[in-house]
Amino acid sequence: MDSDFFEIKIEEPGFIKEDLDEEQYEAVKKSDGKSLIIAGPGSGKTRVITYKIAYLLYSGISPENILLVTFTRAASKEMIKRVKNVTNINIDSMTAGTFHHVCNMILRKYAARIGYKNNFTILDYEDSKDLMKIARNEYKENFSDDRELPKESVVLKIISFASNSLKSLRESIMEVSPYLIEHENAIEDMWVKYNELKRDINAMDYDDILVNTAMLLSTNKDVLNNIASRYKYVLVDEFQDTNKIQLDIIEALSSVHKNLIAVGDDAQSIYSFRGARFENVQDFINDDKTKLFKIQTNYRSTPEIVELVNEMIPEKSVPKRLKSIRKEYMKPTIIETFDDMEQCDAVAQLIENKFDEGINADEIAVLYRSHSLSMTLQQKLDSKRISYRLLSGKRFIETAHIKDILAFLKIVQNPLDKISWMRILKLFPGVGTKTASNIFNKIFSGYQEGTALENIIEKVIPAKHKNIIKIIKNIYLIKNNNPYDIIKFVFDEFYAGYSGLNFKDSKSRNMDIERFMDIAANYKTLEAFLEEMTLSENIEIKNGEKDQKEDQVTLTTVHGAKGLEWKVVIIISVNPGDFPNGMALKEKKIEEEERLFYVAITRAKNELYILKQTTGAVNPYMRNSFLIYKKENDFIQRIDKNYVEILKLRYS
DNA sequence: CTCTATGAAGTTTTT
DNA sequence: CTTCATAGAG
Repeated sequence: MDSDFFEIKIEEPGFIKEDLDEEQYEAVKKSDGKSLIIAGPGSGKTRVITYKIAYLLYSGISPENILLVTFTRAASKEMIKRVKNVTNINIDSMTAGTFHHVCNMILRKYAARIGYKNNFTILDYEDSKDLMKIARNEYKENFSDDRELPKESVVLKIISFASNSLKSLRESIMEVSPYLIEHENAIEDMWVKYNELKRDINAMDYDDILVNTAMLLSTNKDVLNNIASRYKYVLVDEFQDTNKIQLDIIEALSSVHKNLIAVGDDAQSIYSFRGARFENVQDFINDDKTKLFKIQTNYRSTPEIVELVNEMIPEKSVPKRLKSIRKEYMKPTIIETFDDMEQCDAVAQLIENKFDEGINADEIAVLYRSHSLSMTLQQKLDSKRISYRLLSGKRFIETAHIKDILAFLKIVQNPLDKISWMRILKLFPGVGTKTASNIFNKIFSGYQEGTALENIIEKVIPAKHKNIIKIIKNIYLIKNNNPYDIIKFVFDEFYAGYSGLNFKDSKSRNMDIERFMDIAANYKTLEAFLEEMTLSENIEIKNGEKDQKEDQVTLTTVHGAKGLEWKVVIIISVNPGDFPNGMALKEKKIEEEERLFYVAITRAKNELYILKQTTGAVNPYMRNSFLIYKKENDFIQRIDKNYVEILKLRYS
């Protein structure tokens, strides 16, 4: 139904009604001011937002007066495409993207107001970890603290939670890792140091993008008014996953015209570790000014699946009961296997059976709680030559070789970017942490004095490192701001050789870089390219020349499956300790695991398979844990067996 | 100072 | 199966 739906072209606003059901129509037509649309899974949420935008356009609102905030870049692109399809109106002047895209856009313009230069670098998670490591070492040197200091990743997790939820450091420690409360002072010192380091090198991490935007808007009324008066309508998708600071930002951006329309499903809130609070939904409902709309018809799944879904609606969510409009098909199936190996056999077998039935690979997905649970399955599929695409795991731009190349671009954009300088310098033989740091310090002070970099390179890098001088000097001389040229130069003159010497799989890595070059060729400016690379998810890597995207089974974490759907969904390792995750159980966060399971089962259109093992958790860390035997931690035991078929598989 | 070998340890979800 | 820390050789 969904696919042909968007072929319909609206000629005038009154026509909309025939394309939407009663609930959807109400939501499109009557939402304004402060509105909340609670849209259950598969209820045509995308359709409602699409038609809402179309409706606004036909009501005379100009696209540039609309702000659309989505959870992923892909979602906003998809919606823009659909609006264009439906209306034939050019909406390029509409602002659309994730919170980070929108905030980045604002910050690039007003960076000076908060003491940044507008060519600031965006640090990804690994960069942040490197920087925090420096902060941690400095703390260690300055204080004689003989206790074991918390690891930088934990400190980052705590301060990230504090930034996103606007809670105090103490509260955040208690929430994230209570046993670290004795280190409160040390963590605070590291946080301060880390923030200083970021300022020094003109860099922001993912949290700063939000925190600094909120600060900019709250301390500069003229900026706030300037931006907020532009946006007559602010639409926010996946509202249940917004955190406190994001809520503050959208409230600020809609503060002039006061049209804030939020769409979401509190039962699908799965990002509490990032400070997301599904209570945002509840708070909205409790506000008398809010208009509330519920859409509960489910267009996606069969009645059998919807029945199970209704059983598994997380307790602490807004009460709702979904209705399926589809024909009956088959009950969800629980498959019990002995261990991980047998599970993989069963999944491979199942996928092959579906192929035989004529189902396309891109209509099949395997979902799991954590990436590591997919490792043995990947091997199995490789050996069976079943081709798959991975949505979980390391992102393309997080692989070492792509990060190396990116570092060269980043020092062109922001010559103060210490993290990238260190990374680049250490690639050259004979340069370790110490030498790299010495060189960077000289570059830093030289640049601060205002000298052009191409003129100081020779003075600050020891003459014996001829190659470094040549490469660096040249990338600063290219200076035409074209990312393709810089990558090509770095690759041809240096990295191809480096790759051959240092990577066993240099061939495939070089192919990645060539692909990266192709992507870069589509961007006119370095800034635009770097923004897209650091803020957008999932840059797809094509395997060589053959683009087999159409014929691939999808493997992803449940988080990665958010907003997606497939005819056949296979959820693996639903064992206490695996899914629900052991860490989450230890931290007593079972409710979020329930919501995750809810998200997982609602991805299926026709067929749903849930796999478990008699040996218990696959995750070795959870083996023999008492958690395994607790009924309330076992999702399968919770399921009323009337709603499912049970299949016990035994292989010899 | 850099680089390599060795052993140890820690495993969630991501813009 | 990784990454991470450390020791010792170059």
